[in-house]
Amino acid sequence: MEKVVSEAEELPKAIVRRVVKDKLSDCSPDYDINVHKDALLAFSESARIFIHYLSATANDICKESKRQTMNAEDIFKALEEIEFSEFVKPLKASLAEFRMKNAGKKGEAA
Amino acid sequence: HARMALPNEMAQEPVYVNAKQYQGILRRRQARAKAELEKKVVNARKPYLHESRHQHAMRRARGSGGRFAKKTDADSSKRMAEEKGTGSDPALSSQSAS
Amino acid sequence: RNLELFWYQQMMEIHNISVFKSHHQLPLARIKRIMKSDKDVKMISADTLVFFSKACELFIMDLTLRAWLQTEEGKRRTLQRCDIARAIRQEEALDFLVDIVPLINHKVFFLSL
DNA sequence: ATAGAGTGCGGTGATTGGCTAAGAA
DNA sequence: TTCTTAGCCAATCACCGCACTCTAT
Repeated sequence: MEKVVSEAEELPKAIVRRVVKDKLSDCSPDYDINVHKDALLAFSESARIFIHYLSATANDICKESKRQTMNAEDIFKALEEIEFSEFVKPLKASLAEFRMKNAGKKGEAA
Repeated sequence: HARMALPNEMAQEPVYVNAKQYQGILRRRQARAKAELEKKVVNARKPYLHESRHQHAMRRARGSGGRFAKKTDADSSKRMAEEKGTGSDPALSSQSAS
Repeated sequence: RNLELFWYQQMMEIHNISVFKSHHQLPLARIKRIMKSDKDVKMISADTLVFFSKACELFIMDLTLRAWLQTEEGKRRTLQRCDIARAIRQEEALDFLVDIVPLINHKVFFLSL
C-alpha cells in the first residue's frame, strides 16, 4: 500500500492553479471563474501524462531517424504526430526567446 | 480518422478513441492493473505535504475571518511586557473588495 | 557621442532580454524529474527541457479553454472535474486522457507512464 | 572540443487552514 | 431553498535556479 506516483513527480498545485486561473480570466474577463479542487488535480495529472506522452513520441521519432540525442525538430514532429501542431508556432517563439537569453549570458566581450 | 473501440473501464459500453493512442492507453491500463495486482496500490492523498508547513500554518496569527494575519512584533517577541491592545484586526466581515 | 549611443542601445538590448526571459511559469526542475521518471529517457538537453515546459504550459491552457466551454454550457461559475472529462471526450487529440479523467465520479488515480 | 549529469549553496515563492460568501444542487 | 466548498490572507522552509565540477562522447 503506497502512493502510485510520488508527489515530487507532480506539478505544484499553486502553479497549475495560477496557469489555469490566468487562462480563465482571459476566457471570461467579465466575471471570475472558480476552480474545483478535483478539477485542479485533474489538470495537474493530465499535464503530467501529456509530458510523458510527448516525451515517448519524440523519443520514438528520434530513434527512428537513427540519432542519439533528441532535438527541436523531433519535438515539433512529435507534436504533429500527437495532433498538437497548434503548439508548434508559439514554441518556436519561445525557442528564440531562450536562445536570446543564452546568447546574452555567454557572450562577454568589450 | 481511424478510431478504435476501447473497452470502458467501468461501464460495458465501449468508448471510441484515436487509433494512434489506443496502444498507449492500453499499455498504461495494463501497467496500472499489474501494479494494483502486485502492490495493492491505493491513492491516499495526504491532507498536507509537509509537516513543518502544516505546523507553521496552524501556529500563525489569524484574523477573525480565519485569514492569515500579518505578523506583529507583539507575538513574535516572546512575552511582551503586558497590555498593548492589538487594535489591528484586518479581517473584515466582507470577503471581496471589488 | 557614438560610444554613449552604442552603450545605451546595448543596455536596451539587455533590458529587453531580461524582460523576455521572465516567462516560465512551470519549474524546469520538476518537468525534468517527471520526464526522468520514464526509464526510456536518459539525457535531456536544456533546449528540450524548455520546450517541454512551454508545451506543458500551452497544454494546460488549451485544456482549460476546452473545459471552460463546458463550464459555460452548464451555466456554472465553477470549473469542475466533469467539465474536463467532457472536454477530453470532445477532442480526439485528448483521447490519451480518457482513463486519467473518467466521466463518472470515481477518483481512479494514476500510475506513472 | 562540447554538453549534460551531479552537487551544494542561497534566495524565494509554494504551501497552508479557519471562516464565510459564493455557488452547486 | 439547503448545504457544500473555494477563495482569501501571508510566514516560513522545501525546492528551484544557477554556479561549479566531473564525466561521456
